[in-house]
Order: sequence, then structure tokens, then C-alpha cells
Amino acid sequence: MTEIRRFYDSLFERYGDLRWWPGETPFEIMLGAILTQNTNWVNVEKALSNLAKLGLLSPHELLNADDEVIREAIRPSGYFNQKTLKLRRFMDWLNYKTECSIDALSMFPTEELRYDLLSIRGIGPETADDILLYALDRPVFVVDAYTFRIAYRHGWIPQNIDYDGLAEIFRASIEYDISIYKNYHAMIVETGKNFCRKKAPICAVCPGKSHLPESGPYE
DNA sequence: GACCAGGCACATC
DNA sequence: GATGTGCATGGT
Repeated sequence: MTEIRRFYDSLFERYGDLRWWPGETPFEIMLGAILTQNTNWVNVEKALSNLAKLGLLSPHELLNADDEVIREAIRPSGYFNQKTLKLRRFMDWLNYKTECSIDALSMFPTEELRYDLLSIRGIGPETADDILLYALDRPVFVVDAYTFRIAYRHGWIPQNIDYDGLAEIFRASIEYDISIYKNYHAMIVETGKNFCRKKAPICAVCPGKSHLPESGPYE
């Protein structure tokens, strides 16, 4: 068993099944994935709550909403001008792809959906994979800044690894199991928020141990 | 008041 | 191809 696989067990012992992603519907999960970019989840919940009050958590309603209405609703999640455009471009794609049917997305292979999502300006690999894994139950492994920090500080990866390389290392270290993919990322974010911020470099499951290099740059 | 958040795109070197 | 910068509110 690899260190990366054992780390999953250590985290699971501490956190259990976090039942990610929080959200009532796949569509809400998709919106949350875009709104949470570089933003605290608390602020995203406010934005989603505002959209819910306006009845905009359904694809057709959001597609037909005015930009100004969306902008004010998502203001608490920050970057609201940029994110309004991102939501608009995402909705245009969804409308073009399936006429806004979430269910109909199941007809398309994961590779095609990922390629499509990545071609939307404002949706990068992490956001695309959040959508694929948590909203559409596709077998992709999501990595983020915490994943990089934790893996780097444990010495599992070189500093110059890219997104796909990092995701592949984790995916190859664990069994093929979507529920593990979902909970591993969830637990990494949970432990990251508490123990692996830029200036709080203590690992949750290695008590008292700092994973910072003795010197040099770190993330 | 400083620092940071469940990123991404684009400019510049 | 690496590095820097804008985007912006709100929590700690």
C-alpha cells in the first residue's frame, strides 16, 4: 500500500465520509464549483442562497436571467463581474449542448464533457473536474492547492508538477472507486483548511510534525 | 490591518 | 515556459 493510500485511511479515521459535495442538485453543485474559485465556501453559500431566493437554481431560469440580477446575487462570493460572465458562458454551453437538460449530459463520454468544459473561458481543470466528479459522478480525481501543498510537504511530488500530473499520481495510488475519489478530495480540503494553510504547515494526521522544507520556497 | 480563500486567464519576460 | 497580476468579498 502506498503512502498516498495510507494517508487516505488516516484522514478517513479522522473525518469519515464528509458526503461531498454540499448541494441539493447537480446543477447547484455545478454553480458552486464555479463560484468557489479562489473564494471561501461560506461566501459561496450566500451567493447560492441569493440565487435560490430568486428561483435561479434551475438551468432555464438562470439562462434567461439578466446579468445584473445574477451579478447582485453572487456579489458575496467575490469576483462577481468575472463570475457573472463565467456563469453566462457556462449556461450558453449547457443550452447548446443539451438545451439545458442536466440528465441529457449522461449521454456524453467523460472525455468529451471535460474537453468541452475546459474550452469554456473561466473553467479550468479543477472546476471542470469538480463538475464531472461531484455533479455528474464521473471517475475523475480532483486536485487543488491543498493537494499540492500536502503532497509536496510530504515529499511525494516535485515542486514543478502540473495539475494533470498531480491528479494522475493520486489516481494511480488508490483503487478505482468514485466514492473514494469524492471523499479523498473532500478530506484534503477539510484538513487543508485547518492544517495546511500557507502559514500553518502542520499536518492533521502527523501530530506535531511540520512538513515544511528546512529552507527554500514552499507553497 | 494583514492574510487568505475549495482558480483562472492573460500579459510579459 | 516560467512568473506576475487582476479579479473582489468576507472570515480569521
